[in-house]
Amino acid sequence: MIDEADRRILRHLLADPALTTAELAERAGVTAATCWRRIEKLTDAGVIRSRQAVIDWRRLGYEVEVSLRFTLDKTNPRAFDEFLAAAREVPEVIGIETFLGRVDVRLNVIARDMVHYQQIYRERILTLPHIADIEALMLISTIKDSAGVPL
Amino acid sequence: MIDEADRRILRHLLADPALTTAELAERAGVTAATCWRRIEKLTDAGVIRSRQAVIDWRRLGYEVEVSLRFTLDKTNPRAFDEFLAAAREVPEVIGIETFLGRVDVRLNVIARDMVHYQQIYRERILTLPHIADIEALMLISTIKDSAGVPL
DNA sequence: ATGGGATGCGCAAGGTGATTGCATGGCCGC
DNA sequence: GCGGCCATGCAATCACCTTGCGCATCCCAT
Repeated sequence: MIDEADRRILRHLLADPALTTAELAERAGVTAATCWRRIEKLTDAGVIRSRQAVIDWRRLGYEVEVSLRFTLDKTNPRAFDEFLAAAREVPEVIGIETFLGRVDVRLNVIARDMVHYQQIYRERILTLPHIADIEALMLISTIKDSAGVPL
Repeated sequence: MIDEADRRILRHLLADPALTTAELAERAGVTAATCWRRIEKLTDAGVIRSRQAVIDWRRLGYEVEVSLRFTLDKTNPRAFDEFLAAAREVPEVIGIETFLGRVDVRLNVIARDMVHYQQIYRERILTLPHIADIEALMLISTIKDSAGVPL
C-alpha cells in the first residue's frame, strides 16, 4: 500500500535519480534506513521496475532517431508475435511499444545518418513480416519532465 | 573516444543495470577501478546521461497510458514553445517528444481509468494552445529490449 | 634510436554508502 | 489492558565506490 512517504520518495527519486539514499531520505523526511527499506519494498512490489542507464545515442554516433508506426496484417493471427520476434532481432531497434487502435506497434530506430537509416529501412524494416502500413517520424528531441509527475 | 572496452561496458550496463561496478567489470573484462573510471568518463562526456528509475505506473493505480500525437497551428511562430510550456504543466503528462514531419509533438499521458482519462483529455489536453490536430493511441505494453542494441 | 611525457592500467587502501540487527513505540485486535 | 505485529530510528557492520601509487605502453620530439 503506497502512502505519503512513499510518494515523496518516488517524487524525489524521479526528479533526481543520482541522489544517494541518505540524500533522498533527507528530502523525503525519513531516515536513510527507512528510505532504503521502503525503496526495497517498492522494488519488490514491482512499482520500481529497474534503474536504467539513459544513453545519449547521438554521442555514440547515432545522429538519427526515427519513430516508426506499423499497422499489421490482421488476417494472420500470428502476425503480431512474428513481427515482434523479428523486430527484436534488429540491433538498431531500441524501443518497441504495442497499442490498441489504428496503429499496432511502434518501433524506435536509431541510425548513424540518413544514408545508414535508408539502408536499415530497406534491409531490416521493410523485410519485417506482416506489415500492412508503415509511417515514419523523425525524432527531434525527447523532453522528459518527471518533476511534475502525478505522485 | 569510445573503444571496444567502453562498448562492452555499455552493452552489459544496458542489459543488466542492477550490476555492481565489480560485476560489470568482470563481464567487461577490466578491473573494477578501470570500469568505474570509464563509466565516469562516459558520464562526463554525456554518453551516459543518467540512471533513471523505471516506474510501473499501473502499480501506482494508473491503469491507462495513452500516446497523443499533435499537429500544431503553424501560422503562429510561438505555437510550439507555448504548447510545450503548457504541456509541461499537466502532471499526467509523463513524456514529451518532438518530431520532424507530419506530427509535431507526442505526449505520453497516464490516467487512473478511462473516466479519469476522459476528464484529463477534456480539461487539460484539449485546452492546450495551438492544437490543429490530435490523435490518441492507447498503449498496451512497452517492450524494451536493450540487449540487442547496436554497440 | 632514445628519452620524456602523457595516458591508462591494476592493486590495494581508504572512504562512503548501503544494509542489517536491535530496541522502541504505535496501532490494532482480542 | 495486554499481546502481537509492523514500522521506525539508531548505530554498527558490510559492501561497494573511489582514489593514490607505481608501472607499462604508446607517441612524439630530438
